[in-house]
Amino acid sequence: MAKQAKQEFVQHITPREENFSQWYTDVVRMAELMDYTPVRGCMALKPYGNRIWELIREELDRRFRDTGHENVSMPMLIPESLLLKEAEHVEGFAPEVAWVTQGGGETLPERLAIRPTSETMFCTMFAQWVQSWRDLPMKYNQWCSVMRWEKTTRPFLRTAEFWWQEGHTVHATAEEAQEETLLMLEVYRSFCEDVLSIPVFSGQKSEKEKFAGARATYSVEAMMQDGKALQAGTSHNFGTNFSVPFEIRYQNREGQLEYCHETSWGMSTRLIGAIIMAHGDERGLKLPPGVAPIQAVILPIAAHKGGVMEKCAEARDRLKAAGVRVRLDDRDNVSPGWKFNEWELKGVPLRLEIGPRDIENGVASYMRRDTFEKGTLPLEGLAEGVTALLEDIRRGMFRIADAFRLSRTQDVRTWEELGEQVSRGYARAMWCGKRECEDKIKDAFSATSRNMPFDQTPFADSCVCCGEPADKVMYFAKAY
RNA sequence: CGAGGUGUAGCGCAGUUUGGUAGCGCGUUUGGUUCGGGACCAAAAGGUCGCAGGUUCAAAUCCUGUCACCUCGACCA
Repeated sequence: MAKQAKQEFVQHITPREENFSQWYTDVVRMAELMDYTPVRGCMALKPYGNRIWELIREELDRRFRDTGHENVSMPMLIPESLLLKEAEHVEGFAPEVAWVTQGGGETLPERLAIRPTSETMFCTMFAQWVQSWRDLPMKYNQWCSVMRWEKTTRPFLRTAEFWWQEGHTVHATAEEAQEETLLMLEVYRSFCEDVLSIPVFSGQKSEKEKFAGARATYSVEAMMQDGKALQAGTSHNFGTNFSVPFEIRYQNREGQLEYCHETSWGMSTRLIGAIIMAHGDERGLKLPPGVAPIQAVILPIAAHKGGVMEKCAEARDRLKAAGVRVRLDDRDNVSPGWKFNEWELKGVPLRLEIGPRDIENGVASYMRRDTFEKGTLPLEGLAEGVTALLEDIRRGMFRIADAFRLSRTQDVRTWEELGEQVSRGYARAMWCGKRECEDKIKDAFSATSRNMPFDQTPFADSCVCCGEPADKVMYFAKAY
């Protein structure tokens, strides 16, 4: 009776099927990933959410270095004149730029944009830094925050300020730039699938959906548990679109001046939103081990009894030594049951319990967050057992997400099928390539073209929208 | 940007219709008993009711404005 009464005061997460958006908001707040601030649309990352972002950064940064990139840091303010240099680019970003007009009490002679993205700043510097073919390729990246004055915002998915990385590279040839564009797309795909356990569709964006100023844009598109698409990362080939107005030229081996070919690519804190919506469940967050701030939590049971805390500390030290991110929850003011729920809400992949019974048997009890499966691991060799389980969880989470994605993806051949399919997931359709058809599909179903897979083998010969000859395979979906 | 909703203690809420300067639960602090799925007892601390005006002897409560957040939709690199 007392227990039941108690339950009523415990906050619960809105069920996913009842209201997915509310569920998302509940998880974000209850897992203590972020908090709202006095600045409209701008969030504060709390330690737990920030740690996830740090881990994402560490892993991506390693991959960027492995593919030959170096980090730089650019100013956060961009003079208006620079922003105006590439016509399509300004047009795309102008409506959502925040401006600085005063400094030191004086009105500035030229207003400064708070960067919505740094192409124009990078290009300006590249024009200075690139002289000869020997300087190329120049492959840089920066970690920073950017600002876009969005009308409506949602934690992690769309915020006025967000944290990201933007890679910017300069190449001598068009071929090399294209190679780089696809290489980074592949880095993104692999990161999503192998580290975050989120399967993605990677492919090329339509003209309508490509980046403002790009010659071609590629993306990795993830599927959320409500069937909607979330663009997880983009990679752009600019060709010479920016190098011409910014005069980024190099002297080739023959001594002639040539325009450079550029790329840019980015991933943001939006990935945290993707993790939540791709993996989360009725108990809250479910973190892939690769970016979990705590991969295994150790809970002492009957901590006051002899030997329990000692065994727990010993287990913690062993796991730590083996490189596992481990936390010993030695709080004595909350019960084990409370801790179970709290760590599940926070998405810790593996829970270990050590109590008198376990010590007697020389084991630790465990429960995996992904499947709720319980079992025991011998205390001798605990690190090996935990490492193996974490790896299995990583793979298991991918398999579950992948099965879901495939169950919600279908080829469609008719207008009706298209409308039906985008209400539950991704529709793979033949498309003629005309923008009017994209517009019409958006008007009718509020679905947009996501991307064109690299396998363009046609499975029908007419456009799903207009019925005219079509040779493009395109994924359509409702998107965040 | 449109429709609807919310804003009162760290969190979740009641109080607003019928104005009279706040109340409940959780949490927190201290002491004790507990500890294998959200423990219990006792004592204590903690808010001027999103913000700004107005009406009134008196405003959480009525009026006006404004800000923020949530849901649905529109828009959108």
